[in-house]
Amino acid sequence: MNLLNTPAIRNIPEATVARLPVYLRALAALADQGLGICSSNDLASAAGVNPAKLRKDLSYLGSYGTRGVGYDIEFLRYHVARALGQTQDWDVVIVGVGRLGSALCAYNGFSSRGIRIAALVDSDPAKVGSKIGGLTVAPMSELASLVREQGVAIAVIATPGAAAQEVADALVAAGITSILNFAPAVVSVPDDVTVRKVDLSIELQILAYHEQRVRGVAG
Amino acid sequence: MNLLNTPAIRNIPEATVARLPVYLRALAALADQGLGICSSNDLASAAGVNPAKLRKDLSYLGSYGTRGVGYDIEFLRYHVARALGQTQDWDVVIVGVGRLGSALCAYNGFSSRGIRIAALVDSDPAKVGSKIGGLTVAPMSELASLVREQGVAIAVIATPGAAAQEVADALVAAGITSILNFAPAVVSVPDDVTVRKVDLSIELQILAYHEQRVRGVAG
DNA sequence: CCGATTTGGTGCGCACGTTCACAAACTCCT
DNA sequence: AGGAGTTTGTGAACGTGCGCACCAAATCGG
Repeated sequence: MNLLNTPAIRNIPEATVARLPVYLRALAALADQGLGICSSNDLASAAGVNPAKLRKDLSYLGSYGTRGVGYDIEFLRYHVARALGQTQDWDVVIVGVGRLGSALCAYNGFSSRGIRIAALVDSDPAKVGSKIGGLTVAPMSELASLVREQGVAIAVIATPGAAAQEVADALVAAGITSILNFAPAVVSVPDDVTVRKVDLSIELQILAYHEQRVRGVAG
Repeated sequence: MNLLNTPAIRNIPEATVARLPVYLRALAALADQGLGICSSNDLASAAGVNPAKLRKDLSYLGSYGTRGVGYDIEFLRYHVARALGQTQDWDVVIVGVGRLGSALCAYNGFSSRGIRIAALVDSDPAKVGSKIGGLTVAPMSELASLVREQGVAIAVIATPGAAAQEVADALVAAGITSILNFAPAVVSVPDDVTVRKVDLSIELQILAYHEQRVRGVAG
C-alpha cells in the first residue's frame, strides 16, 4: 500500500500547503544556527505561527517528530521538501520581461527552492533576442514549442493587465497547468489549470483600508 | 448617529476587503465599456466571483443597488472607493531599491488607485542620491524624518531577507503602522502594526506542490 | 392599477481552519 | 526500574466564511 519512503500523503489543506514553505525557510535558518533538533515552540516562533497550528500542519505529512524530544531539523526538512515536491526541480517560463519580469528573472532565491527559470517570452519584437540573466527572450510564437520541449508546467504572467487573458489562453493551449498571475486582471482558465494571483496594488489598497479604519475619518 | 454620506461602515470581513479592489477594477472595466448600469451577475462575472458572494460583500458597505435594476456603476464605484479609503491618496515609502523596488517604483498602476510613492530609501551608499522615476533615493538615516514630514503611514520592504527585520524595526520606530513585506523572511512587529507578506518563491512552491499532486510521483 | 419579472438583500446550514486540551511517548534522574 | 518532566500528535469545540435559497422591492406591460 505504501512504498518505503512514500507515505501516501493524505490531502493537505490549502492553508497548510501555503505555510509549508515558511516552515522550510525557518528550518533552514535554524540549521544555519548549527542546531540539530528543535521543538515545535522553537520552529513555530521562527516561522511566526502558533505552535499548535504548526504541529497540526506537520501532522498532515506524517509523524516526523519524537515526543519528549522535538524534531530532527534535517529529517523534517527533507520530508517537508518532499511533500512540497522539491525533490525535483520545476521549470518556469516567464511571459513578459518588463521591469517586474526582469526582476523575477534575476531573483536568486528560486534555485535553492526547486524553482528554475527555464525560458523568457515577450511579445515585443524589440525585446525578443535580448539576453536577461543568461536567458534569451523568445517570441510568443515559440511559447508552445518551448513548453513542450522543456516540459515546463508552470508559467508566470508579468504582462500589462490588458494582455493577461490572451497570454493565459496561449499558455493553456501550450499545455501549462499552473499559472502565477502578476497582471492586474482576472484571468479565466479551464478547471484543470491552477491560477494564483499576486496583485501589488491590491495589497497596498488593503493596507490603506486598515490605515483608514485605525485613524478617524480624515488622516 | 450617522452623518449624511458616512454610513458608519460596520466591520467588513477581511475576505471581503481583499475582494473590494477587484470589484473596483471590474467596475472600471465596465465603465470603460460605456455601461452605466450593471447587474450583480455582470459585475460578478467581470470580477470572477459568485454573484451571491458579490452581493453579500457589497451589502457590508450599505445598500447601493436598486432592486429590479442593478447597480449604478459610477455610484457604486464611488462608494466602494470610499469604503477602501481611496477618497484620499496614501503615501508609501519603499525601502530597498534593488530590482524589485525599482520595478515597484516604476509601476504606474498605483496612482489611479490612491497610492502614491512618496519616498525611496536604501542602505547602500552607492544607490543613495540616484534618481529613480523622479524620486531621489535617501539614506536610511533620513527614514524617520521623511516619514514624519510627509505623514507616510505605509511602507514597502523590498530588501534581501536578512535585512527585513532590521528595516521593519526602523519603520516601526519611525511611526509606520502598515507594512507590505516582499522580503523572504517573517518579520515581527507590535500588535498595532499591520504586516502583509508577498513571497514570490512561496507562490511558485505552492504551484509546484499542486503540479506534483496532479502528476504521479515523478514528472 | 395589477401582476409578472427581474434583481438586490439576507438568514441559515455546511465546510474549512484555528485553537485548546489531553493522552501517548520519550528522556533523564534517582 | 520507575517516576517526573517534556514534547508531540490529535480529537473536539469554536469561529469564520461561503453558497444556497428565499424574501422584498422596483420595473414593465397591459
